[in-house]
Formats: sequence, structure tokens, C-alpha cells
Amino acid sequence: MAQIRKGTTAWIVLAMLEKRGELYAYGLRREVAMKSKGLFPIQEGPLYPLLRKMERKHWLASRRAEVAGRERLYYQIRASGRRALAQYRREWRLLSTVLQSLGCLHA
Amino acid sequence: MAQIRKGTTAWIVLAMLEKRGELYAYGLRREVAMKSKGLFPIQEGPLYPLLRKMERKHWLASRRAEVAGRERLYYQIRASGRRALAQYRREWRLLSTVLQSLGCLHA
DNA sequence: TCATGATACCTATGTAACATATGTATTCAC
DNA sequence: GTGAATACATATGTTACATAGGTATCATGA
Repeated sequence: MAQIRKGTTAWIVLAMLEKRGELYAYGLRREVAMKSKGLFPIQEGPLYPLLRKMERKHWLASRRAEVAGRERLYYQIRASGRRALAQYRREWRLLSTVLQSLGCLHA
Repeated sequence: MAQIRKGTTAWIVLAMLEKRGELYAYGLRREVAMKSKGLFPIQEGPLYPLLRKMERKHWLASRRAEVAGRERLYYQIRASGRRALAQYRREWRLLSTVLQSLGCLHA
């Protein structure tokens, strides 16, 4: 596993934020773990740097909030994040088509 | 592009060898370029090291041959290469399912 | 009470796959 | 005889992610 899903983490983050509106890192991990039934967990180590990187690229915005005495950093998807999400979906469809025509999906 | 197809190159090589029986690096590149209509070209730089690595893992076997005064290094797929190919296909189906349930494929 | 687990954030280092750039040598077409 | 195609190769950089740590707070039960 692992290698084949390279490049999907940012995509997953964008899709989750599109649907949920707002999420913080720790909760996002739980959501993804639950919806994917534990397959493809997003590791904490790469997640926090990734979110900040996505914010630097203006794909995300963030706000701090205190909930139940605990600090949370909530992220929202921005316009260019939605464009990036659309691009991921286009690339996926293209990749599927190409893999099909190369016989990769056959059996 | 590029990032989303990380991890697919070895898979493509295996699928091409399964179908064609035998291929050499340079010809493989042409085949893939043609069948994928120029999208997702396999670069020469990473290809030669990849093929040797796949041979070290016993996914491939090779034989040298001279054709039209030119040396060619032909590769064939081996039993464990076929198993790896089957595994790629399983992982792809799983990944598709997970991405679907995470809303990544929606729009 | 205090130990444990869950929550919530973070960094540092390593690995794997691929891109890019470059190099060598031969053959074929013009 | 020059350039394009053929056929092999290496060296270095980038990116995405894994792994392994670290800090601190809060709730739960022994």
C-alpha cells in the first residue's frame, strides 16, 4: 500500500473541507479514518506541515478557536482550493483513462 | 499532473510486459507514449534504474540481444511480477472505493 | 491521587518515486 | 558528414509521505 496513494492527501483534505465546511487537523484525521474504515489513515506527522503549506498556497484559510478548554485550529477551503480540487478530479479521470488503455486495470 | 501518478510507473511496466511478453526500455517508452497519447510519458532517467530494481526484486528477468547492429536489453515478467501486478490492481480498486466514499470523486 | 488514554498541536529525519539534466555510442536518412 | 533517431546509462534535486519523537491539556477510573 502507501505508494499508490501518493499525492492524494491534499486532495482528500480539500474534498473533506468542501463537504464539511470547516475542520481541524485532529478531527479531520478521525473523519478520514472513519469514512475510509481505517484504510489509508492520514498520519499526523505530515498532516500539520501539509495544512500550513496549503494555507501558504491560499488553498485554505484558518481561524483559531477554543473548544472545551482546548485550542483548535480550524481550516476552511478557499476559491483556489476549489479550483485545485476540480483539477485533482480532472487528473484522476485522465489517469483512470490512461491506465485503462494501458491494460493496467484489466484483470 | 505528475504527483497524482506517483507509484504507477512500475505498475505500467508490469502491465505492458504482461500483454507484450517482452520489451526493452526504449521501446517500452514509445509504446506507453503512443497508447497514452503522449500523456504520462515515462522519462528515461528514472526508467533504467527502475527496471534494474524490478529485476533485483525478481519481478522481471532480462536477456541481451543484438537487433540491427544495436544492443537491446529485453525484459520479461516473472511469477512474482504477476503477483505484484495483481496487487497493484487490488490496491487501485481499494483506492477508488475509498476516494469515492470520501467525496473526492464527486463532481 | 495519580495514572492512563484521548485530545490537540508540533518538529526532525528518512525513504521512495519521479523529474531534470547530462553523457555515451551507434545507425539511418538526407 | 551532419543531424535525428535509437539505445543505453548516471547524477542530482524535489516532493510526498512515513516514522519517531515531543509538548500540553482534559477526562476517566483505580
